[in-house]
Amino acid sequence: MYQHKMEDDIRCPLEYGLEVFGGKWKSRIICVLAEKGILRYSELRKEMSNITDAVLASTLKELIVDDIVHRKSFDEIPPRVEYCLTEKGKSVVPILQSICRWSGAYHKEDNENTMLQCKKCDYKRGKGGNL
Amino acid sequence: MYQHKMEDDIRCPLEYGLEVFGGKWKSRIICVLAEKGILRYSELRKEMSNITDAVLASTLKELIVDDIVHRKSFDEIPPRVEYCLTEKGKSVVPILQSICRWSGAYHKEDNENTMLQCKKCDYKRGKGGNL
DNA sequence: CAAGTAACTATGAAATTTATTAGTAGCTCA
DNA sequence: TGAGCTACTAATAAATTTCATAGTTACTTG
Repeated sequence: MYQHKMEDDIRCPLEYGLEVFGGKWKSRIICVLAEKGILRYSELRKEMSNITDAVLASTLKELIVDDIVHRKSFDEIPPRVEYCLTEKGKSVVPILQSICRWSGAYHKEDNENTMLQCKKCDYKRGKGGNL
Repeated sequence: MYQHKMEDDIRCPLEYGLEVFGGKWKSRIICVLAEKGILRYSELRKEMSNITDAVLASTLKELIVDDIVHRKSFDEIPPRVEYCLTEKGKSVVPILQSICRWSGAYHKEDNENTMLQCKKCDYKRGKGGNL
């Protein structure tokens, strides 16, 4: 996924954006943190059914590198680490909401009856979804 | 990529949106058609440096299935096929623009000097880019 | 009559993304 | 004593996406 190599930075901003919050789990993590505020690692995982540790941890790393998510670790045992959105992270939420509105409108038309519930989050059509 | 199977339609709208215009070439095709209006297959390919026929043709198919792009073929020889955005396709342009604006702002901060030119399109920082 | 054209398709390989499984430290509770 | 907890990492495998190469049809132009 996105890494800060020189070569990769010579790109148009549209692609940068899609890389930062595209990808299978990134937008979902941003949604959950936008809704809940601060979450520990294990709480975050509980919110994301079907994600494994390897994937969650590496996705979080990417979001941290891109300054979307902030990580705060406490010096306790058992370990405690909290995640929340950065200001930059919060600023993508309106974009995600506009994508939701857009596709809500069009997808509904295409498939009135089938799009009732999401497997990955608790979105229900007409209920405002996860944002 | 996205296909209209029942299973895939039970998803949250955010993912539907990201699938429709995410992906390596989709947003680029939408941008070009938004700017130029109607283009023949070969003209479209000329605009997208480094894409191959296999990828362009299959990406176009996906965009057509999702009703983002309209295909009109003329009964001539040599063949003539024209592509343009549908109304639904035009309606994603503002979203792509908002992504551009967002990442233009943030990416600039991160990498003031490196993000000058895109390899895939003619975006130049500060010049309004490809949208 | 050979070469070129437009808009593709088919096939297989390479690259990338995502998933699976197992394991880590250092404590606490039964 | 040992099982459980937290927040991960490592190694590998599977799945998906993207790419490269070559070929197709039915004409037209040199």
